[in-house]
Amino acid sequence: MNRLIETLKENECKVTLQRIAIYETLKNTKAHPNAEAIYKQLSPKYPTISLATVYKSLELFVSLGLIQAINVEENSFRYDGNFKSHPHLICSKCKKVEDLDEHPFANLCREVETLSGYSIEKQQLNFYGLCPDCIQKS
Amino acid sequence: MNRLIETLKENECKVTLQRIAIYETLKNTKAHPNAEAIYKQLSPKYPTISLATVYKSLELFVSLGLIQAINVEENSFRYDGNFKSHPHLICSKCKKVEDLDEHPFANLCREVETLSGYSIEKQQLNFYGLCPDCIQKS
DNA sequence: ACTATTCATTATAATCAGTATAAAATAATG
DNA sequence: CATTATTTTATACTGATTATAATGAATAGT
Repeated sequence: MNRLIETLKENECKVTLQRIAIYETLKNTKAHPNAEAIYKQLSPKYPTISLATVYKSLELFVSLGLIQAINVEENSFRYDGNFKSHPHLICSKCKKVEDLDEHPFANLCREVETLSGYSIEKQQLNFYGLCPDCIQKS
Repeated sequence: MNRLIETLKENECKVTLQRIAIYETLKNTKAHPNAEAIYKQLSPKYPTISLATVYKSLELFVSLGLIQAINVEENSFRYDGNFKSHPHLICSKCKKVEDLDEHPFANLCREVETLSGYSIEKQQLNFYGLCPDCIQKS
């Protein structure tokens, strides 16, 4: 939360209750919610918060590098409170999205630069399949 | 195109002019167009074709494994006439999407299975950065 | 602390991608 | 060639996201 406040001030953005609440909500979950889900989670506690504010705040946080937007094969964007690049696991049955924290793919970028001539800024690794829970059940 | 016709017949789907045209359009480009772009490209030659047909045909082709849908950080899906999994390079300046054909990442899936306990069916590797052309220009 | 200014929030309307529906057209089959 | 089932078309609709304009709140300067 300090990180949020510092970053907002550094960039001359106002520190508002809504921004803090949205940031906190995202930091306190591993569920990779979309804007709608964050809005619904906040609604009981902040009944007047607007969905547009959620969208705008998330967009701002992404542009400031505080969080990341992730797009799995869905029609809405999800958000990840962890700004560090890491692979995501998507269960095609229960649709949950998990992080793969310990992995040896931290720096494929350099290799891709050599192969392609691109200068790579970001890598996005998504793996689709069945999670252990769903394997068990089937 | 033979592949399309065979696959359609095997699956008891009708072979229509529209489906052939859409498939051909996608096979003959490396630009990874979205449905709208395919529709616009076909419109002059097939003025009565409907956007809905484009969407439905693409969906069908994906389900038959003839093409693949790819999602980079955009609000629409793009399509790739190559059904084999391969990494994509996205230029953050000119927004083009290219294939990385020769690469050593063909089978990260097995490794991810061991690390995660998931059973992985598909991997999606996207690399974002500047393409050689845009590096030159800047 | 008080006030002015600026930025953020809210509510709502608008947009855009994609999907559903129902009537008309076409492909496959005998 | 006629029948039948599927596909296409045009249009309406949905759901996610963005734009707009008015209100409200955070900050800077007193």
